[in-house]
Parts: sequence; C-alpha cells; structure tokens
Amino acid sequence: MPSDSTRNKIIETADRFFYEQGFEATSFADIAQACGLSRGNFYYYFKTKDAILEAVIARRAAFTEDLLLRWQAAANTPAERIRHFIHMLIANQTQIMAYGCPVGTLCSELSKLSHPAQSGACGLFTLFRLWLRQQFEYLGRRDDANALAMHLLARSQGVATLAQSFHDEAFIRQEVALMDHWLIQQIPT
Amino acid sequence: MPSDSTRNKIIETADRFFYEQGFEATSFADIAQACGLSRGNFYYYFKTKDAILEAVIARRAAFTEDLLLRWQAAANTPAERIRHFIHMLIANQTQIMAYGCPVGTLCSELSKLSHPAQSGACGLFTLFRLWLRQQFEYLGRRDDANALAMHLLARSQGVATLAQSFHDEAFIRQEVALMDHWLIQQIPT
DNA sequence: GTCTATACTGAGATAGAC
DNA sequence: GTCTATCTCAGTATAGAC
Repeated sequence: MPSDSTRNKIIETADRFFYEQGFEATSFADIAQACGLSRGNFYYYFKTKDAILEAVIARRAAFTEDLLLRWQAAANTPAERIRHFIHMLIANQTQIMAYGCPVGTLCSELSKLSHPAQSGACGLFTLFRLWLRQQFEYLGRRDDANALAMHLLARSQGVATLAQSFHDEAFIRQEVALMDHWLIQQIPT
Repeated sequence: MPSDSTRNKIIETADRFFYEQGFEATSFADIAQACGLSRGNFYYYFKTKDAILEAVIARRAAFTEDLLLRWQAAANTPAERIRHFIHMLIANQTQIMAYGCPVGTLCSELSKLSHPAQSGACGLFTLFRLWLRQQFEYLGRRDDANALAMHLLARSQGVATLAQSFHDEAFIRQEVALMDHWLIQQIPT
C-alpha cells in the first residue's frame, strides 16, 4: 500500500458519489463517512471541494486513457475497436440505466454550475473523440473522421440519457444494434 | 392580470432558473429576488421547493402539449411535422449550447437525486415520444413507430448534450442535416 | 496523520405583525 | 398578500489537541 492510499480512497469514493448523486448533491460528510474518516482528517487531504473534483476528473482521465489503450490492443481492425466503444453501452448498462453516462452527466452539471472544472470534464469527451477520430482515419475516412467521431459520441450520449430516464434495457440493445449496422456502412468499399 | 399573476411569475422564474442553473443549485432566495418578492411572501405561494418543481413540470407539460398541437397544425404531412421536432435543435440552439435540453438535463438531475418528481419530468419525454410515435404511424411505420420515435429522441438528446459540452454550432447543423436525411429514408416507398 | 470541537455560511422553512 | 424576524439544519471550512 502506498503512503497516499487514504488519498486514493477518498478520490475513489468521491468519484462514485459524484457519479451516483451528482457533484453538488454530494457533501464532504458523505465522502468522509463512506471512507471511515472524520471530517477534520478529510481536510488534511483536500482543502476544498473543487480540489476533490479536480482529482476525480484526473482519475477518470487516467482511467479513460487506459481503457482506450486496452481497446487498441484488444482488436486488430479499427472497426472492431470502434465496436468496443459502442458496446460499452451494454457492458455498463446497469450503471447507465441508473445514473446515465459519467462523462455526459458531469459535463452537463458543471456547465449549469458555471464551474471552473467544466473544461476539464469536457476533456474526457475529447479523449474519446480523438481516439474515435483516429480509428475512423485508420478506417479510411480521413476527410470526415472527426464528424463521424462526434456523431457516434452523440448517438451513445442520447442512448445513455434516454436509458437513464426510461430504464429501458431493450432500448439500449436496439440502439447498439443500429450503431453496429451504421458502423459497417461507414467502411469504405 | 389574473389574481394569481404573482404565482405564475414565480413558476416562470423558477422554470428559467431550474433550466439555467439546475434544480438543486437554485435557492428560494434566487427566485424570490428575481421576482422582487421577500422570502416570507414567497412561502405564501409555495410551501416547499418540491411544490415549485411540481408546478414547473406542469407548466412545461402544458407548454409542450401546446407546441405539439401547433406543429400538428403547421404541417400537412407527418414527415414535415417530424421535421419540426428535429429543427427544434436549431431553433433553440443558443439555449441548448448554454444549458442543454431542458427535459434531458432535468430528468438526469432528478434521477441522480432520487427525487419523487422524477417520473413527472420523464413524462415530458413521453409527450414527445407519443407524438413522434403517432407521426411515424401516420407515415406508414405502424410496426416500429415507437422504436423510431425513441431513436429520434435519443439522437436529439445526444446532440444537445455534446452541443452543451463543446459549444459547437456547426455540429448541431451537421447532425440536424443527418437526421433530415435519415427521416427521408424512413418514408415507405 | 488523525481526531474533536467549533466557526461561519446559506439553505429551507415558520411565526406573526402589518 | 406582503413584510421582517427568526428557527433549524446541513454544508464548507478552520484550529488545535493528540
């Protein structure tokens, strides 16, 4: 165990609470209690709530970069890699139906709060966007790779939002099938 | 002026704040101050914050029903009517880029808060869904009208979420054009 | 590094005078 | 119907003992 294991535990717990309850609705007491820490000790690690948010976003960015590298390694063709992105909706469907997309809901909340960390959260979207763009370039769609990446991001965001509202698992599967079909059509002949 | 004009003013103001700042981030003081009311007087009209939320959702539902009726009357074919829905993204693009979709962001927030009004907010989505479903039925897509309605709802939700995060006006226009194209392909030959 | 105690703020909500 | 004054509670944050 590294010496900053308590710190990591706080970030991990805050990450979960921010996702499940939202950033504003989560209090220091929530996080401290879940970590088994006193509120006083809590401030030893993070002076402000914004500092925790920053750490949470950094953690998510690191996790995302790792995920994208694993997808990169797990598949041999760009289309297969993009399919990994699409099927994330099914892999995480339970959480998505309960709390929506971790990136989309955070960006939306911080945007409404005019929070300084907004651009950092938006950077999580950018990680996916740039990775998808590269895959579409590999696929031979140099000219519109960015538009295709944004399109796919938007499709998956929409599915996440409606899945959260309607709690409809069949809908997710249906839309994933449509995206799979769409993807095949994007491969140049 | 009707006798409940103050009440209406409160609902209208709360509606705006809930959209722009979010439900949780909006305080009684915000609304009261914007209305030029004292906080004490405020409680004469609404006993709890949840009561205001309920009134705001009811107001939005009435507004939505009215909008759908106007779209119904303004166009002669179901495809044209559905186009009205799609182009709402452009008609409201300034607000959407700043605050996202009023329905999607509210549903998402209330879902995370486990708020009792969550199902009421989700009912706003249902109003659009049922209307779109009917238009697709008129279009001759009896068997998959609901799936098409959900698909279009999801597409527009995704566009709204990314537009809010990236503040990209060109992206909205691009996706609206894609949806227009998609719609034409859905018309049975 | 961890704790208790506490200050300070703003929130939702109430009572009662006018 | 409108106001001021006030209550209670939760949230962020600090000080200082151990």
